[in-house]
Amino acid sequence: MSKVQAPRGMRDILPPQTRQWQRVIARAREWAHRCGFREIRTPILEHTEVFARAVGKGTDIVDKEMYTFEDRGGRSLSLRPEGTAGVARAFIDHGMHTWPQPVKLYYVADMFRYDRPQAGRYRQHTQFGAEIFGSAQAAADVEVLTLAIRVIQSLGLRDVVVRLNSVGCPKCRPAYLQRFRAYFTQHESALDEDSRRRLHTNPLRILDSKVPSTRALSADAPKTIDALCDECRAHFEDLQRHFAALAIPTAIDPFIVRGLDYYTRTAAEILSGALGAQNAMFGGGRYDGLVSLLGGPPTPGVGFGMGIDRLLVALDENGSLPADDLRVDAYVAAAASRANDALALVDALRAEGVAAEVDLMGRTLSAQLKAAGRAGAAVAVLLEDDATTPLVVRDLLSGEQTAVPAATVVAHVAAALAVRGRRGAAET
RNA sequence: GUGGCCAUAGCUCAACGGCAGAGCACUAGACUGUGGCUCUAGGGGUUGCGGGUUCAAAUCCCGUUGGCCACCCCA
Repeated sequence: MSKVQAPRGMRDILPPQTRQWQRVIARAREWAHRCGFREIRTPILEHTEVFARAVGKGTDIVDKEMYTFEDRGGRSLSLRPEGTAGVARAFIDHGMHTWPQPVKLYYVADMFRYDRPQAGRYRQHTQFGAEIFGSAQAAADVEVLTLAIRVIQSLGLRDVVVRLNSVGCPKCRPAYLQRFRAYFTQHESALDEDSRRRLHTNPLRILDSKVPSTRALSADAPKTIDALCDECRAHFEDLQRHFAALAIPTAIDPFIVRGLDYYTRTAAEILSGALGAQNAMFGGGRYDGLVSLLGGPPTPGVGFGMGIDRLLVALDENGSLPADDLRVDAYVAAAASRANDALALVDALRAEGVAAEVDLMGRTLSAQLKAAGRAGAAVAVLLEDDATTPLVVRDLLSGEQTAVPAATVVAHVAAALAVRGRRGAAET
């Protein structure tokens, strides 16, 4: 690497794309606030132990994808590979079980995984996520998942279908796993190599293998939803009824399993055809065992994580990304001798909410006008050498010009923009 | 971590063993009283990096870094 460049799998996001990021994140925040979620910000680093326990040793995330290092005090720290573990740690750390329940939190945060980069997969990526702690009701699952769905829909992806599964709980899962293992052990010779390994390390994941022969075997394998205990079954049925009441389209997909050990009962995801093989735009579910696993009081929880990078790809594919709406309203073009007046006028215009620009390149008046046109300004204000002459306000669309006394030029420009329905840069 | 394809100007690409180019973008000028359109000119490159083969390498070979795609895994 002899040229300066971003680290592998990490990238710069430049204007105008940053504008799209702002919009998506603003929409996510808006919906989160409307749904009663409040923002939590947690450190970008946690003690490695937090992830090792919460995410689970034996998962790829912990075993080979974490950015882990030792700090100067000899502590092992890791960049967060996902959001829920840190939020759960904060929940315990700050005694949130004494807060009015349930506790509803959201975050927009960068995650880090030492993966091989691929389309829609980066070593640093941004997730919007939300969690509800303290409620075991299916209504809580629906509440948090609906937030994700409404955000996606409101951005223009209308045809999303929530894929749902239930992976059971510590009560019903052991017996199920036994049958599951027995089935695949019986067919072990027909499994692909990766799936044979999983049979011993993380058997449920066999179900989402992409190897055709394994998929065929999986089709006849025992499913978690057929092996739920009464409580889990009731929870899953409530979940579906609630979604139906909200008119949110769902599809049961018994092949959705979670790579993370703390998930119980509900597993949900939304896929997008625009994303190639990395097609999960959103993943979520219930993790009733997580808080106690981390040493806190037994507390049910449910949440999701949504990949903003992937969401933007899907929106782009869908033609749902509007053009950059940040533009210049007014351009102050001035003769060199009027630099002070030009700066003061621009400042005054901006104070009135007008997006105003002024030459910073020492250009001639003609070149300044050219810059104004290129910037898409609606009006230009011209300051000529003689400070005693009125200013000229030029409408750059019609070419119409008006001589205006310096004292009233701000009001004049504001009025001209109002007529055009253009006033000020976007607020968010 | 495994495999395939790829890397030339800021961007999109051409040149495919024989003088590194075009379009767009950028800068300046001309023409408009003072911008858009048009025209002219200019700045820009150790062809990702390192090595090798050759009289000669952007071009062929090896390595390396990065990107894309698939697997693994996941958002």
